[in-house]
Amino acid sequence: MASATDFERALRASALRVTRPRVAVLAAVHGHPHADTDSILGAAREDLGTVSHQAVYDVLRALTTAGLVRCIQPKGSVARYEARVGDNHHHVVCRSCGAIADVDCAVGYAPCLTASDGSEFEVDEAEVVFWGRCPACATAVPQAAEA
Amino acid sequence: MASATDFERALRASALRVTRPRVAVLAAVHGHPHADTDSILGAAREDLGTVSHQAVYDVLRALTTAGLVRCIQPKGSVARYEARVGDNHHHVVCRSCGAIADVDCAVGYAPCLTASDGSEFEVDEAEVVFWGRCPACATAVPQAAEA
DNA sequence: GGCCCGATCTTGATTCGTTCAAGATTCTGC
DNA sequence: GCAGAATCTTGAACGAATCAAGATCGGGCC
Repeated sequence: MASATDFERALRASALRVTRPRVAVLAAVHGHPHADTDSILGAAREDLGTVSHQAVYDVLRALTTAGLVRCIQPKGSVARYEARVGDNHHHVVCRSCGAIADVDCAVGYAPCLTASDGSEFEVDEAEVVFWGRCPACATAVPQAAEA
Repeated sequence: MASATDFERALRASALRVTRPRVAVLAAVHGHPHADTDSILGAAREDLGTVSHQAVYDVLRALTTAGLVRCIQPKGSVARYEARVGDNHHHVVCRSCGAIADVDCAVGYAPCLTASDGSEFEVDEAEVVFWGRCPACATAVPQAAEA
């Protein structure tokens, strides 16, 4: 896990001011992959004692814009953030418990990025979400995913 | 566009009761691809005169569960529904205006469905969202997507 | 080191999408 | 036509996220 100094450097590299809340939020995202805003808020508060949720939202937006963190939100879930950026990885979401895990693209390159349809969209990013069941839930409910 | 009779048949085939609101919602989803709940509510009201939003939510959930419609919600957007189910198609979302278009999978089969990572998830569906700009926005803002 | 400007944080309220609850209505099978 | 149960209506509530105004702090400059 990167140190506070690394986070400061990352912030400066993105032309962002270095403040206690920002470092704390950045550290929280690094320490809690796929955490929702509430968890991040909690983690940041453990660091600082007090942070307003508004600050966290603002910081997360700033970091997202700067490309330091990535925002994901599978349906049925609130916004979640992760620190892995720059690589082309995707996510598996468990239908049962909502757990999220990273998946490196199986084929080794951006899948289907060549959206060869007739819609003429300028595609610059492909986001893939896999749906299934995590090992724990698959074990707990062997066959029927429904209850 | 399918007729009300077709919708009734589809409902019965899914062991769902045939009611005015259900047919209207189903027709609305067919007629307005990628519409949000509010649009669907409006479309249903044009058909029926009055429907409660609660009924629409309930119908949409029932239809989603039955597999008659599909729910998508790209980040930054509210829940949207579409009637194309069963085929393995994906979506392009415009970063500027939020427009959504269908994309048939370029490679012809479920992309990366073989998530070959070590997480042992049982993957059964891959959902792909492409991000980019629609033709209109690409023309309006040739280079900078940001303002 | 001290000052100024502006970005950033705090507090508080507000909006919006969605869900919950209770009762009335409607549909299906008989 | 009747009974039972699913479905719809009304109205309220909840939570995530956003907006607004003012105080505070960081960074650059003297």
